[in-house]
Amino acid sequence: MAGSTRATMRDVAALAGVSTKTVSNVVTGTVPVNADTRARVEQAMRKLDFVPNLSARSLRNGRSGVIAVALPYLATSFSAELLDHIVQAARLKGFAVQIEQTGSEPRRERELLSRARAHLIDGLILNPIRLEDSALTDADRQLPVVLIGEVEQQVADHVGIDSVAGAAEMTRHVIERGARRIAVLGGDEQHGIATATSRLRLQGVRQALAEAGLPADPRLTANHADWTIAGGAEAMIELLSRGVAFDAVLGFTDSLATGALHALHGRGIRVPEDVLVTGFDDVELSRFTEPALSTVQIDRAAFAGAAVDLLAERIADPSGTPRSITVPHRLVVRDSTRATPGGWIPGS
Amino acid sequence: MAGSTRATMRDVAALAGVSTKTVSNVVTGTVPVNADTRARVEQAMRKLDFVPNLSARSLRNGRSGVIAVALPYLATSFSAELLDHIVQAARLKGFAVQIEQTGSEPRRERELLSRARAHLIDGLILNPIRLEDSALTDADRQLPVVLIGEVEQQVADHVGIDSVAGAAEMTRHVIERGARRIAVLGGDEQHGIATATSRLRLQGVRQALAEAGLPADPRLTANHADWTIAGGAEAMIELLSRGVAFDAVLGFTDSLATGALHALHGRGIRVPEDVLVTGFDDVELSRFTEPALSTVQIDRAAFAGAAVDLLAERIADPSGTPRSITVPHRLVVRDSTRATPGGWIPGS
DNA sequence: GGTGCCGATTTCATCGATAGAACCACGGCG
DNA sequence: CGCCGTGGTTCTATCGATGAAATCGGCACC
Repeated sequence: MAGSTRATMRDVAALAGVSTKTVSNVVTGTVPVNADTRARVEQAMRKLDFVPNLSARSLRNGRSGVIAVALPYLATSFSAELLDHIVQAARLKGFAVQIEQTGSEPRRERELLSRARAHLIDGLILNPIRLEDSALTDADRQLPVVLIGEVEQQVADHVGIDSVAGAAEMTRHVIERGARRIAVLGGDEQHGIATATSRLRLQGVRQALAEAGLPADPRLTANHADWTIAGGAEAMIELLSRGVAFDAVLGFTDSLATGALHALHGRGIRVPEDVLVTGFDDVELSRFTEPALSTVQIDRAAFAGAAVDLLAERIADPSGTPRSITVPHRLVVRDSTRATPGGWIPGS
Repeated sequence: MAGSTRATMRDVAALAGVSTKTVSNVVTGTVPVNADTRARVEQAMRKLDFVPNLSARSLRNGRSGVIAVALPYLATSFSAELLDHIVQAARLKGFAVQIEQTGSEPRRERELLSRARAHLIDGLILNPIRLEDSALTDADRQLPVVLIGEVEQQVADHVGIDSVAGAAEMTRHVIERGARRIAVLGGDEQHGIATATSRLRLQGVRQALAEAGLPADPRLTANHADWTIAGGAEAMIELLSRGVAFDAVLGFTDSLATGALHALHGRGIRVPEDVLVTGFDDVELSRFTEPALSTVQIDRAAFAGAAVDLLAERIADPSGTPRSITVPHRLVVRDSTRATPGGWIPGS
């Protein structure tokens, strides 16, 4: 029975024969309201199909109840699964979620930080890829921000994992399996353009190689700007074209590793008999690739929950020093590393 | 040099020595403003780092510039890739995107339709899974809505593909390849609980089977509530456990098909030599599975663009009769159907 | 010189909800 | 007999931006 225009609190108040403040009290529940007054008001609300106007509310009390999540790419499995958990965690805290795609352009990342506060947003969960930390230090900090992923400085609240340790563990694992010439997909030798994720995971690999007394051959590191499956396949093909022998491939994400599996399979290189392959993230797919991927599992629910919690707290109290939460990770061994690799030799 | 609280139009006006309305005029650009007045105002805005408060604006003129997208699952590749395109299309039109996850619960779908208008939202793109069309007919239509995916009635703007035709084409394709006993993953015999997508694609399959004079064996139809990779694997295993011979498996999404590939591989059943496998959607992954999946490609950019365009138009003009856009699809043949299948026989 | 007009700018009310203070009826207590 | 706290309610100002209508300072024309 809703009219053409939606009902306002004034209408409800008129119908129930009370003031708008009383209606407000019923709605917000912050102040006790006489039982039958409340009943009258509630009945009126129902009858008019009243829904409070959140624009007005948010104007009045400066909160919109919406947080934004900005990720470099929305289309990857990792993003999608993370988003899923963030939305669920946010819902529990009463937040709606707005999404932004940065395409890992620093300009866009910075823009979000400064402009976003206009966008009816209470806070931002940002996965910075190429944003220099400096951009976060000063004025822009008006908007509550939680950074997720790899961040090298401690300038804002942060949730991440120990990428160095994760990559090192995985490297040790393949070394234990007998790998000696270990290739890396997603690592970037040119430090200038490398993302923090890339740098840290590469650092972990190097560390484990050093421990084992193995050399780090820069010719065994390949990357592709897009950390997608296609990007992984291309990087793998490039690596193969270099004609340098290897017996394991560490993908810095499961998507990269999946692409690598495809490229290797296309060349008739067997996994894990010839070459071991590993991923990072443990997305749903990695249990179902051929062979299933060994990977570094991140508890995404915990990760997302921590990010949302931190942000909610920061919104409630914008002051205070930045905190950092490191979510535990776990090595998951599957078929892609269940062998001692014979190794791939150029020309074979 | 921004203060602790963000600057308002009043502050800018004071600094520039004009009225707030003039600042507003400069910001919106709807009314001509004297060149040097404008310059003064712009300088003041820059100095104060002024950003208009969208809550206030949206209260005033009833538009928030935000649209919502509600999908059953956010974590599937299809959702993620679609979301990616929707966000991009929305950005071109100046809209931000809020996401909601319905978990395909009708309650939640309906709730979004009625409550969403409170949520600072100008319109909604909804992928209804179990919502009876009736829920859309009346009062709730106050919120501009575009339905995407399969909808059986024509009660709101709609963007979809011809699922019946797509499924029929795919079925004909495997029949041409020599398949005779064709299994279906995602089809549901119990009509009551089937989703529209399931019903329509099944209908397409049946139609093509009938054309070819092949029987439709209900024992060759399996489903799992989650149309995920894991769901596909489980459904495939159930199908195998029934002990009914088949020589092709039509997955109603690429995720289901990917799960099926995994399960088949686990049993040592070869694709496509023993059994053909096909998907639907053409997500990025399907080019990289082992073997690569034949599938029904949907132009997701066009799909998303059409949905956003339709919604933008509906927001601009809420009256008018519902329109429906059918995005073309295309059969993509890859290795998973590049053979004449020998067939799987129980016990082998 | 007065009138009319024009474009630029200001004044004022308003969008809908909410916090704070004022207010009211009532019974208890000094 | 009057003051006071109590629980509930109403009154009023306010959040920040914007459209409508009023205002103002020229400028042109008769």
